[in-house]
Amino acid sequence: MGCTVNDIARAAGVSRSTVLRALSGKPDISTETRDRIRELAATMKYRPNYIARSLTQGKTNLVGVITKPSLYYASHLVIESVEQGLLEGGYSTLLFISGPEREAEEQVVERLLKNRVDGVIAVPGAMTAPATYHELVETGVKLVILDGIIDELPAPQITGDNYKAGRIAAEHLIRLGHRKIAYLGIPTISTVGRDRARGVQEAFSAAGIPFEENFLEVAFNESAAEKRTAEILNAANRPTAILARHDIIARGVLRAIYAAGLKVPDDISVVGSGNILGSDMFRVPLTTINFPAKEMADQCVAKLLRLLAGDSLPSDITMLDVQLVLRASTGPPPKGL
Amino acid sequence: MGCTVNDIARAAGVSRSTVLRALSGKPDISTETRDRIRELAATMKYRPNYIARSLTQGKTNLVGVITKPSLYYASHLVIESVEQGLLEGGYSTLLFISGPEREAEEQVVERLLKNRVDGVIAVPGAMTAPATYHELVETGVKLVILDGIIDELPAPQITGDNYKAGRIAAEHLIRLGHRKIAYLGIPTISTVGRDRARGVQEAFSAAGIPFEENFLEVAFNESAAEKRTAEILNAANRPTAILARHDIIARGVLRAIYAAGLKVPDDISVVGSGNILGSDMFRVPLTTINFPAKEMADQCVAKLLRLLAGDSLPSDITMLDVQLVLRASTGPPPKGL
DNA sequence: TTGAAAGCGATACCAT
DNA sequence: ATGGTATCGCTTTCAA
Repeated sequence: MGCTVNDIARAAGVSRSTVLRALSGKPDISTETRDRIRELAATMKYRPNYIARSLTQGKTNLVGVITKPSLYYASHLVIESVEQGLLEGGYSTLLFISGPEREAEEQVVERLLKNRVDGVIAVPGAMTAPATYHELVETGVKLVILDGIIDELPAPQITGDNYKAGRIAAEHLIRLGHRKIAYLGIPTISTVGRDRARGVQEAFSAAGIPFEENFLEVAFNESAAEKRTAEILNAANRPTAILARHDIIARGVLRAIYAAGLKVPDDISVVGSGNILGSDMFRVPLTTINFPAKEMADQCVAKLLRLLAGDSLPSDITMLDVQLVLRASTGPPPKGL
Repeated sequence: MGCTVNDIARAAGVSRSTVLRALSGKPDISTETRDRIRELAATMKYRPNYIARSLTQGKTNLVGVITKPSLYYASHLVIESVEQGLLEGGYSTLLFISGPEREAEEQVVERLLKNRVDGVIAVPGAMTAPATYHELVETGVKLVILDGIIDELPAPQITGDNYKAGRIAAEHLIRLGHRKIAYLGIPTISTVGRDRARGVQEAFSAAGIPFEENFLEVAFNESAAEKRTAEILNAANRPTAILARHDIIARGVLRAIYAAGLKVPDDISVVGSGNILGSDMFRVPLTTINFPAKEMADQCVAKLLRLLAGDSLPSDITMLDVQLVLRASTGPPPKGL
């Protein structure tokens, strides 16, 4: 298998130490022996064993990345940006996907700890006990939270402005004249859900629209959204607009609307969230909220690399701006409503 | 930081060996000391150092996964399936994304080797020297190739049937009556490109349609496809159908067609490939070719796990079936053409 | 300029 | 049933 420093030392007839000096480019070695050893190492295809190195240096140059399945989240954007940034910073990515039907985050964190990762970037799930992340920090692992907020966590956190996302989506519909708006929303047990709901609620109450009765929770998948929407459409006094927690939900909403023979936005308006790939090419291009996923990921990596370099950073929350992406799925409510 | 076996031994007043026996659940230890040590380990939050363990066992339980940016490929599906499968098999995923504007695969492989991964799953890029993968195998790393073919590589390979993909897409258009079809295709230097082109070519020649003059290469991005399509539409004797190498390319094609004020499929038909998320919700739902990404990934993991378990597998090519997904973007050519 | 030795944390094997 | 010791491959420190 891979040859070791000892093999080279033996082959060169020198000691381990000399080989190390030659390969690491340190002084205190004659140019000739250095070149000779380097050449030998190359022909013998010597590759330093990072595992062994990690052991002596107490540093693995590994960063754990925990994220969710892309069904629920634009993970691919995050994963790609993060992996690239970490690699450029000299770290390799140990990836874990955690989600409802996947290994729980607690388990994943335990694994990362055993693998002695130097740092972790985590996109927290809605259900994760904050203690999990506190554990990481206490163990001395550098941590940055991406796209979520863990209360009182002594670590930098980066998130999109969920409050604003809810507010501007709702305000957009209100400005168009809608008064009866259904919000297919996120459970408010998560910070994301709370902030989003608060944004919607404040926009509603500013316009005198009741919130509670218009807030409906749906499971996070397209077909659940489709079924729920069908019910909504059948109900008396149906809404003139639907505000979906995510573009994936909006897909289900649109399906149900088309199936009912209604037109978007003439009969009913739809707003999504996330600006997923393809949302601009929908049969009716979707009005949605854009989250700067790549920028969030980049800032996250930048912070982690600074922490890993030994800098100390404030454990603050960085909230990045979101924008309304105005497309064709929203318009004024139908006349007479 | 993390406490070690030695710390526990000292705290318990026993030797390292005894601690190990207690924790590993081996025999030759009294129940009382075992329980006492286990309890102690729990309160001291002992976590075995996998790095150190790897060193003694010559096995890291790490698998390197090399894939491409999702812009070019449905990487997220692959990544998720693979990560899950590996985790269930007891391995963690060391992820690397390699692509045109990313670190080259040669570099990535070198890194994986230094990290002493036990196995590798690689989605090969079009430009990678086969030697890179041979190196892996020679070094004793278990390897399975996913969604690509490296000639003469002594490792199992899994791919979609690219020949069939090209053939059935072309045949579908021919059956509808098209005779002038532009193929916005893949460079034929890759095996994928060769197979795909061969499929299209055979369908064409069976129908007496010339291939060379209808084969156009485009850079793999939406706007390049849009520009190229605009040129195609402006040319004299424009095609009645466009066969795109990928749904992403098809997006650009559709944009250009809409911009030219033409209708799909009335004026021109479009076939994509890949069945990406959202292609079913396009303004005109896209007829495309479905590749069983998840199944490919699953089979890939299954094979790698067997290799890692010590089984020897034939170095064959597993080709999974692809299907035409018939949607609304294809129809008969306009009358008189 | 070069070599020797200790140690990182866990493990396997031999000795008691 | 328990303890001691060598080893994995590399790094660091001290000695020659």
